[in-house]
This record gives sequence, structure tokens and C-alpha cells, in this order.
Amino acid sequence: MNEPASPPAKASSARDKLLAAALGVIRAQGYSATTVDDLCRAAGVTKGAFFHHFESKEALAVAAAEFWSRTTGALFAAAPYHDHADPLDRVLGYIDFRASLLTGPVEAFTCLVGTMVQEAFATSPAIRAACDASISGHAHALEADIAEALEAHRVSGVSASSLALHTQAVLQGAFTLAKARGGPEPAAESIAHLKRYVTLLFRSPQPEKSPE
Amino acid sequence: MNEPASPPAKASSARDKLLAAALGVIRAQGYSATTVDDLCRAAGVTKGAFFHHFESKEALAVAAAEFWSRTTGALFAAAPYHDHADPLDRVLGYIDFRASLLTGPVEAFTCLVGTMVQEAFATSPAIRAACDASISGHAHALEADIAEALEAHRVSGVSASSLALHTQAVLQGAFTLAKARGGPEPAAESIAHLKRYVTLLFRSPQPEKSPE
DNA sequence: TGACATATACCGACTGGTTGGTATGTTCAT
DNA sequence: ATGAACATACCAACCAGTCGGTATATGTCA
Repeated sequence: MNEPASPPAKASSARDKLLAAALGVIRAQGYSATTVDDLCRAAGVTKGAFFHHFESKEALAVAAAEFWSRTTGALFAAAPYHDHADPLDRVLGYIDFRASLLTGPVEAFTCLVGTMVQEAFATSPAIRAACDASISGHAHALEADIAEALEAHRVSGVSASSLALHTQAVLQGAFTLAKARGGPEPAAESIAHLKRYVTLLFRSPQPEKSPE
Repeated sequence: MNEPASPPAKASSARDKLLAAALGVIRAQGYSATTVDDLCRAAGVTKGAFFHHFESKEALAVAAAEFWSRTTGALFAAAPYHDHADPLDRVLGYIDFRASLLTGPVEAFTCLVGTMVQEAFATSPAIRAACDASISGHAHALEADIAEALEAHRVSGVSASSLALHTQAVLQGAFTLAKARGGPEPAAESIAHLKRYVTLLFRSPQPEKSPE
């Protein structure tokens, strides 16, 4: 929120190790089932270091959500799909890029904030808000390309923000199915359906009536 | 699994109360954060009764997933969308019915097994399997109508099972977004996108090439 | 009929290990 | 020597699960 700009420009090591460890441990075990000791063990730090850097377990979760936003934000910002000239190609490229990330064990490609918000939305307003900011922020980054594509292809009756959020819903649901099934296959298929939806939406002849 | 047919044909009261209470409590707090005492308090029974009927907390979760499948299965079986003559109308009616359920607080319309599998998929094979059975079973109930509609409208390149599973992914993702945002609106919009996808899929001119 | 056995359903105090968090240091760069 | 960055020992509350007991229904044999 309102940190003093940046401590001494060099972040403390234990804090970074804890945040990095939290991404993996919480995605695999969930937030509630993850103990402070689990996180300290995974990060190779002591409990004293944990509570030196974080006021509480909940504060670490909020910081982890922000850390997640930063690291995934950088990953997507550096992805090659931005190079396409046509905005629709950039949107479809984003979807392909998401599909290409579905490798390794399930806990390695699923979403930290999606997992956390499921457990904590009703009990921790701070965690809920941090997870919302992460998902909504990521959706917002897509919105410009989607809006441009909608205009270029004269698609009406669909808002860019709504479609951007829908892509995130499909991805979150794809992760849930992957967890239930125990593998990435259903997630890959769902993302393929999402791509087909976007393709159909931008290719279909425009109806003159506006939907509800 | 292999119970002696049916105890004395009259199920025990404490067991039913615990299962019914579990649906609400676990959806609001998550599985790990829900204690056995929480469940006993909500059900109005004692701990002795809990462990008389369930071997462990994990066993209750598995039984709750099965109970969830039964009760939601009955709800959807009794829904009016089955009356449509056209199979596509039944599929679209199902989607509308799902949208109509998005009322009240978030924890009242979200999915028990989707919530549980997020936390337990990596730590409890039994819970993961029970949640998978619930989601996959529900998808399977849709598959017949979808298959019929695909054939009637000569849609190719999309399998009924894949599309059925995708509807569940969208719904699960819609719930995740609703939890993050704190209200049903994003879920309703995502379900509207799903309906648009199905509509476009069944109205679009068929390409001769088959997708990957 | 009634004494006795058996089984199920339930009660609630108790336990041993765990939990998030604290109190009190120590180390080390400035 | 001062403060930030750790480390270690500790604590009270909490947790899942146990255990000895009670209540009640049903069967059964004399």
C-alpha cells in the first residue's frame, strides 16, 4: 500500500525467500493447510525471520499475492504475443501462450490467487482484496488489445472488460478441473474452447439487435 | 462403497445434520479452515456423534462430496429445461438455469466440490477423487443433450464430452471470480459468454477442415 | 412375561501434538 | 552504539481423534 518508497533499494533475503517459497507451497497445499513452519522450512529461514518481515500469516498471504502479480506481470509483459500487428492476433496469441504454460505437475501451472481466494474470500477481506487486485489487474492488461480488436472487427454487444474477465474465469475454471482430474488435459481443452469462442465472436456476422 | 444395503432404511439424524451443515460451513470457510468442532456446532451434535459416523474429517469430506452430488443431482433432474423438444434448447436452458441460481451471498451459490478440490487435490487422493466424480458426473449428465444437439445441427470438430466439461470449467471459474469480486456479477457475465459461445458454435457455418 | 444379551447411537471429558505468535536474545553493518 | 536482520526457546490456544460411559431398541430363551 504505502511503503516508504523502497527500503534500502536492496530487499532483504529472508523476505524474498519466503515469498518465493509461498508461491509453491500454498499452491500445492492451500492457504489454510500451509503452516508458518511449512513456509519457514521451505524458505530455509527461521520463525523469527518470518515474523520480523510479516506481521502475521495473513500479511504474508497479501504480500504473496502482490509478489505473484509482479512476477506473472513480468512474465506476460515479456511474452512474444505482443508483437502481432493485428490486435485480434495478440488476443489469440495470449490464449495460446496460456495454453503453452500448462506443463509439469498441476500445482506448478495453477494460480496462487485463485487458490487463495477460494479459501479466504469470506474470512479475510485483505486477502480477498489482494487476490481481486491480482486477477482484475491481469484482466485489465488484456483489455486494451481486446477493445482494439472489438473495434477493428466491428463487434458489438460485448464489452472489452467483460470479455477480459471471462478469459480469466475460463482459466481459473480450467485450473479447477485440472486439479480435480489430476492433469492438464481438461485445462488445455477448455482453453481451446475459449480460443474457439473468441474466433467465432470476431468472425461471426454481426447481428443488428443488441443482446440484453 | 459396499455398505450392507441400507442400515435400517432410516438414516441416522446426526449423520444427515452433519452433512447438511458441512455444505454451508465448508463453502464459506474452506475445508482446511473448517474444524470438526465447527461442523458439530453448526449441526448441533457432539464430537462423539461425529466420530461415531465418520472415521475422520477426511471421510466426512468424501461423504459431503457424495451428498453434494446427490442433492444437486436431484435439483437439476427436476429443473424445467428438460422439457424442450430441441436438444440445443435443453443445453441453453441448462445454462440459463445455472445463471438463475446466482442469488444470495457468494457462499450460497458456489460449488462445494470445486472449493474442496482446490485445497485437497494434492494432499488427499480420496477427496480429489470424490470431487472429480461429482464434477465429471454432473458433466456426464449434460453430455447426452449436447451430443444430440451436435448431431442435429451437424457441428463437427467438437466432442460432447469436451464441451460438457468446458461448461463446468466456466462455471467453476465464474465462482472463483465471484469470490474475488465479492458478488455474483462477474459470474453472471461469464455464464452469458458461455451461452453466446454455445449459440455461435451451433449457428456458425461449418468449416470443412477439422481442428487439431 | 421378564431377565439378560447384543447392538447402535450418542455423549463429553480428555490427550498429545500442532499452531500462530511472542519474548529475548545475538550478529553485524553503519 | 544503534538499529535492522535474524535466531532460539517458549507459550497458550487449538486441533483431530480417543475413550469410557449412558440411553434405548430389539432379540431371545426360559
